[in-house]
Amino acid sequence: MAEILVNMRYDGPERTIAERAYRLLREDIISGALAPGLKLKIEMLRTRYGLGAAPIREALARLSSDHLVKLEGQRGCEVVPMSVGDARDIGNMRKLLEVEALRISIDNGDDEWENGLAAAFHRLERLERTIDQGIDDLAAWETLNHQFHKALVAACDSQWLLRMRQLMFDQHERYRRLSRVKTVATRDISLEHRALFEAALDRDVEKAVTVMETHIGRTTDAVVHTFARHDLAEQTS
Amino acid sequence: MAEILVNMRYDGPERTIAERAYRLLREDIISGALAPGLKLKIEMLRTRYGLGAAPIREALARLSSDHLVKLEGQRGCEVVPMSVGDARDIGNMRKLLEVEALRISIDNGDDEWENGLAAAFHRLERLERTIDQGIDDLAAWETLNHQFHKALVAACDSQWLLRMRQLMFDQHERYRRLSRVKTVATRDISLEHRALFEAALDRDVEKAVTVMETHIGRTTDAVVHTFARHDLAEQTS
DNA sequence: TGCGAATAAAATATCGATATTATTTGCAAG
DNA sequence: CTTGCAAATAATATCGATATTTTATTCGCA
Repeated sequence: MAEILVNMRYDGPERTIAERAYRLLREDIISGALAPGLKLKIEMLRTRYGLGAAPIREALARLSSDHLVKLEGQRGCEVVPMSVGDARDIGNMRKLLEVEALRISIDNGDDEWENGLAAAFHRLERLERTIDQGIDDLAAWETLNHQFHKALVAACDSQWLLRMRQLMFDQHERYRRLSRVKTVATRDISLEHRALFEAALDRDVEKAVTVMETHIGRTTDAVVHTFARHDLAEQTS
Repeated sequence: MAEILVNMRYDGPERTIAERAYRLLREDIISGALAPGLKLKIEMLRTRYGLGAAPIREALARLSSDHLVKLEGQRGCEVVPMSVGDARDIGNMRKLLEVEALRISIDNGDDEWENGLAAAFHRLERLERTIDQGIDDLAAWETLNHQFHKALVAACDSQWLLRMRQLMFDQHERYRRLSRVKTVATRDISLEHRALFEAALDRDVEKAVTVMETHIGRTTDAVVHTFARHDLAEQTS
């Protein structure tokens, strides 16, 4: 069930083992199960996932272009390291791209877009209401949050913008998860989402953009803060 | 010699056959030697480049994340098709990213940046002066043009922004080459480059941004025009 | 005792062959 | 003549083994 939710985020079916390896590795890197900087030895991954070497190599190659693993010729692979600077960089890029996509989406959005957005918002809000007891549906929340943000920009007609936005969203998620920011509890994200939702439906571009900017900015700040602590503690090794 | 120029655009040395396959394929796709939409059969590529199947598979996997080949599970690969809409999209994205990078770069640029920029501009201008007889150093011009634009944004401290800018530059180059826009001859790009160069050194951000926007916009328009004709002629098949 | 070269061990990169899956061709029935 | 099924063909995906390269270790020598 949880797997279905996770896989919903990807497009097509899983026709090949290489595709499977790609998704498994990707998820494990973004979730932090494979630590930043970790050397990815083929044999280790072979036993971990119970797959052959060839599909794993193919997956690593793809992930290197996604900038999730560093691929150094004849010297193996490693999970791309993380740093405070990178977190800021990603936050800024996400702001730039997401805001631009939002602008276009609000301009172009039709009835179908509104419907999808309302549905996504509703699902997210319902979960956020039930989550106040600190239940650990963090993964489920991540998925719905993801889908809400996606619904916001769904009417953007620039495929490249959407692609890059997605890339930054995923990279950002990696940092969010590492710092285990219980953002859900600490600050009221739910209110920000509602403001975003209403501004979008009102076609109030400037309002929506402002909210989005502070929304992403706050998330980034939280990440940078907890990560900076984490970093100081670990970087000395 | 030509190969050195081309390879100068990439970073490290070529330690592995898979890396070689990646660069060869990449170059052949961007240059148009492998036509858009072409099915990339392994056997065909094997004989074309005289390489084994494994390195080629790895290269294709990486290129799929670069969005230069489409990788459909169990159904092989094809060169990503081209379209007028995509050309516009890429042009707009390039504008967005390149302008942002330029802003930051001009803000941060130090002496070393100025030196590098001046050198790149000088090399490009010298070539542009000798090219008026229609000599076909188009490849050489592409390289110098590339390096000039890179030098402009070299002082930008956002790695992600630079990475995405590069991606868009390459995608844009694919369209430029397809439509064989003899941009060098048709409009005076040299003047635009000089304006860009001077505005950057004067730290006149707004001027530089304006010039850059029209510069990219005109290139995109030229591409869209020639491509639209090309498209109407071929798309009927 | 410390340094460097030679050797041993481990890991990656690559090849050749096989199994699996898509596609095409041919044939028969409607 | 078209449609649907079935065998044949071609292509991809995967495995197991080998060659090459890097990394670690040991031994000899200053």
